[in-house]
Amino acid sequence: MKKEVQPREIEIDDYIEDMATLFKILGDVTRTKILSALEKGELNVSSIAECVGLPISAISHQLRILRQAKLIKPNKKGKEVFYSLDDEHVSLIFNCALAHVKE
Amino acid sequence: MKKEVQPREIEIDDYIEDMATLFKILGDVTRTKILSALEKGELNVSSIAECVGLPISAISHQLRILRQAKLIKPNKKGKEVFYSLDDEHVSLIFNCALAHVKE
DNA sequence: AAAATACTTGAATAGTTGCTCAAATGTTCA
DNA sequence: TGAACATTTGAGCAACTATTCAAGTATTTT
Repeated sequence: MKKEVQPREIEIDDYIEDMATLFKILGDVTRTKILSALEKGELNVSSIAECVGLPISAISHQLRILRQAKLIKPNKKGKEVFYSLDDEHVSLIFNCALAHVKE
Repeated sequence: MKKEVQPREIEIDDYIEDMATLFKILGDVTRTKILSALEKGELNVSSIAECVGLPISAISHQLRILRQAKLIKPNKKGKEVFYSLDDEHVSLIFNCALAHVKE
């Protein structure tokens, strides 16, 4: 059924589910706001909450999802936890998406 | 509050909501399968349904969402409706995402 | 050790979403 | 015109998700 010559197409088919999972994680305004804030550098949880405009609890829940997806990484300094982007692809994907929505 | 020097960051902030909406649309296995199938060329609804493995009705519902998001465009030929990708950015975004999930 | 601070976690809830089934629309062909 | 085919649409339902609130853990400060 799949008789593609180009190898890239076959690769995509193999990773469709994982890609959808990644997009699902990016497909939430709170999470995209968090990632966008972290593009400017690492931030602690309270600062992120302030940036996004939601209670710390709500942010913490979303940080867990982003952490599990390996999109951000925590860095504990005393009482505070600083988060930063864990994947350079996030910026790339953001810019591709930006090119689409700006049209 | 926003005193960034780099212009790209500001742009992202302005389009965060639209980007999240785009990612939300891509964040569904059925829809990513449809887009992946269409990367190989235009297909009618029945063929897409066969590719994806879901009833025509379910596919048609998802095609409407992709159509409204300007990600695919219909081309009516007699009784059949052939769909094709409406945006070259889809392939770009897919490849960015692929690079991430392959790690 | 107790209080204060920073964050995480769990349960509950309200809202959303994708699929199914049935009916409707549009197009071709006898 | 009527039957057959291709697709769309609407209602209903089950499953999922983001937020809130309250309670819990961990670290620092007094």
